[in-house]
Amino acid sequence: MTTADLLGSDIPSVDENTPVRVRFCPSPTGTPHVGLIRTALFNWAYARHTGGKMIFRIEDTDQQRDSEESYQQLLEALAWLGITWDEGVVTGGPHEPYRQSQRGDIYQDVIGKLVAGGHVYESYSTPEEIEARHRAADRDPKLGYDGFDRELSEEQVAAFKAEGREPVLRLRMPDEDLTFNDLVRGEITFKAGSVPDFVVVRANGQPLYTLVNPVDDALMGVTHVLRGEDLLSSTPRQIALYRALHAIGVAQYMPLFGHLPYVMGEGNKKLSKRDPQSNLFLQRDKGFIPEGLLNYLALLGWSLSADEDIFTVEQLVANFDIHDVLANPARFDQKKADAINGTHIRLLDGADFRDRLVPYLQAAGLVGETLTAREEEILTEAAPLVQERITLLGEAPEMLAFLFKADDAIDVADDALKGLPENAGEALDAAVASLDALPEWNAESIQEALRGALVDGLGLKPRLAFGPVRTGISGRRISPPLFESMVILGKESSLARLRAFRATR
RNA sequence: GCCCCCAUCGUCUAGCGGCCUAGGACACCGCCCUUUCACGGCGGCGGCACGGGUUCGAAUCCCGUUGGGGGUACCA
Repeated sequence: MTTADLLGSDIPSVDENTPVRVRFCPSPTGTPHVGLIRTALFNWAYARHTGGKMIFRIEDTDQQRDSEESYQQLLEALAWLGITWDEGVVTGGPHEPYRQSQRGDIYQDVIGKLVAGGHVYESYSTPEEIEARHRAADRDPKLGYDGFDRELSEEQVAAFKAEGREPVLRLRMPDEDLTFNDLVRGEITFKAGSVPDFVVVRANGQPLYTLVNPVDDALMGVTHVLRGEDLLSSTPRQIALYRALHAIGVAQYMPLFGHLPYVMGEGNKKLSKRDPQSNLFLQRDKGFIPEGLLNYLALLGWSLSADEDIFTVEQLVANFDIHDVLANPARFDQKKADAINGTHIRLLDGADFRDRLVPYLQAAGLVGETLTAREEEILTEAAPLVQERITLLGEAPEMLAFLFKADDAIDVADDALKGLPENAGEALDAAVASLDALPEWNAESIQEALRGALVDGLGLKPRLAFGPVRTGISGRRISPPLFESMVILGKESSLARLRAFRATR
């Protein structure tokens, strides 16, 4: 066996003509966060753009941290956003199973071949011993594993075993520079000797991420590994492992790698899972719609054109290319995300927007499980009033609450009271009188009557004239358009509210 | 320490040697529209980290410095 055979460095690489197969392979630890979703989105968009396949694999090899709840949340997140996959959990496919926790036998088989081929070796050194050797040789103790066990004699092995030591398995790293062409960063070279032989199998026989991730990628024929920048420095190890996998017949070709920039939080820190901003479901509960969130997330590292920030998922798919992704980290800007979402809300078809409001009204307790006929009516008429005034669906309940409440259940906010003119009582009397006399109850007639009574009659400034009426009707200083709101409430209800409010002045 | 990545307005970005006295978006500040709040429209503020090269010409290419980030685990 020659060195080249051992290293398998003759492994063919994916080229332009290889049908694209990408994957999203999260570990089910914790709630889905926006950085993770951005990674899923870019993989998905690239698959759809190229007509390739998207694989959804679950990397649940860490029993301590993985949870079934988290797995379910992953499914829920992708379903909500419309990110689909062609092979993977739930849908199945030619490389089942797609949960690593169920692939133990496959890994053991690969491990056996790696051992037989001499690509991995048993290592008995403890971290303390490695560090001690570095100090003894006057090297930096933080240098990492030193390759001590590479060529152990049978006597040494026997001695370790006699001590009861259980070895880990390490991959034999090639003693040469490792270079690859990153799809977003260009050529990257790791110097020979800078990556030590790393552990691929624990002493208890369980394989680590460092092994199972490339093994599954190889087995599943992944062509483009698009993942977070945090995995950039593990790429040389994967390349070395891929060569070994090719040598033992597990890998057909070397995939292409593309490392997506970090999504940052405040300061210069990576957006952490602890940060509420990063929590996908919190964003959804606040009122993000998939269109808005996907648009914003795509903007973190990618752009459609020089002067368009707003685009649909279809436009993203039609134009997305991993080569256009930027290498520098992007800060998650909640204000811009909100603004983009607001634009998408305004882009929504009226009926669609109306329907999307329902869960938020229910969550706020304004309507029940099923809406009454009257509630349906109110919602249909009121939805257009708020569609252009909110950036998040979650803002709607507060704005619309007064329409769903009983006339005697209107609470009046303090700031609404403060802004009232001295003669609010007089204004309310005039308003009630003019409205009561109205034969027609529509926005135009209401406006005309109120204008006549308050602006012309009492000489109030237009900016202030309607304050008392607004407060009486909605209990708020700020409300959806007043006259339209009164139309929705009806004449009887409107007058009842104004009279009741007048009685408190 | 060593290895690797990154560097254009406050933020996200356009820019891939001349179209740049650097364009757009968010935010911010004015003005207009207006029954409140928004939406919308108009205008303003504001940036190529620094230093060397290469070139007739550099935000764009090269080198260095500085700054930031990541890795260096029997985590992923």
